[in-house]
Amino acid sequence: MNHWLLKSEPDVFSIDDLKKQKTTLWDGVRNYQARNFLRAMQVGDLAFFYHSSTEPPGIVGLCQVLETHIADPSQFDPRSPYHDPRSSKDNPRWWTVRVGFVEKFERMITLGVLRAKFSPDELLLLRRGNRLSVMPVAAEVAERIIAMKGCR
DNA sequence: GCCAACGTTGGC
DNA sequence: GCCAACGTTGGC
Repeated sequence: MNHWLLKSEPDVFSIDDLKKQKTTLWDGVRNYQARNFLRAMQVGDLAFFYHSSTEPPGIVGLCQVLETHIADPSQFDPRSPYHDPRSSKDNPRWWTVRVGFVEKFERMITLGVLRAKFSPDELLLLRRGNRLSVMPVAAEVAERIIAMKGCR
């Protein structure tokens, strides 16, 4: 099983929204590196849910990959902000997954705490200038993060 | 709101 | 294929 980290602005879609909806299609990713990670996901993989552009930002919970290799429907929708005229149904450019809610952590693990506990080499999120919205998390690092939930 | 860092676009 | 210009992300 692989571990991942998914960024979302809570104003747009939050862990509470996912909890309410139970599952969601992780659509709208329009970055090739992020797309490649989405394509590498397997059913059962766990993903940390990260709130970005908040004060503070941080990991707020866990979700799980339920379904993989879904052609992102928003690329075909001319009214969607994610519409991509270069995509066709025969030859989709953007792929995604469906994720399900697993848990919301009692306390957010803030970016500051993550910086204190991990090095940028261990955790891609901490790399300078990192803007990826989908990224892998090494198994050992993921275990340590999970062990931190609920800790002060 | 600012701005550094990065990705993408498009002219050449 | 290069690279300047532009748009976006996201922490602060």
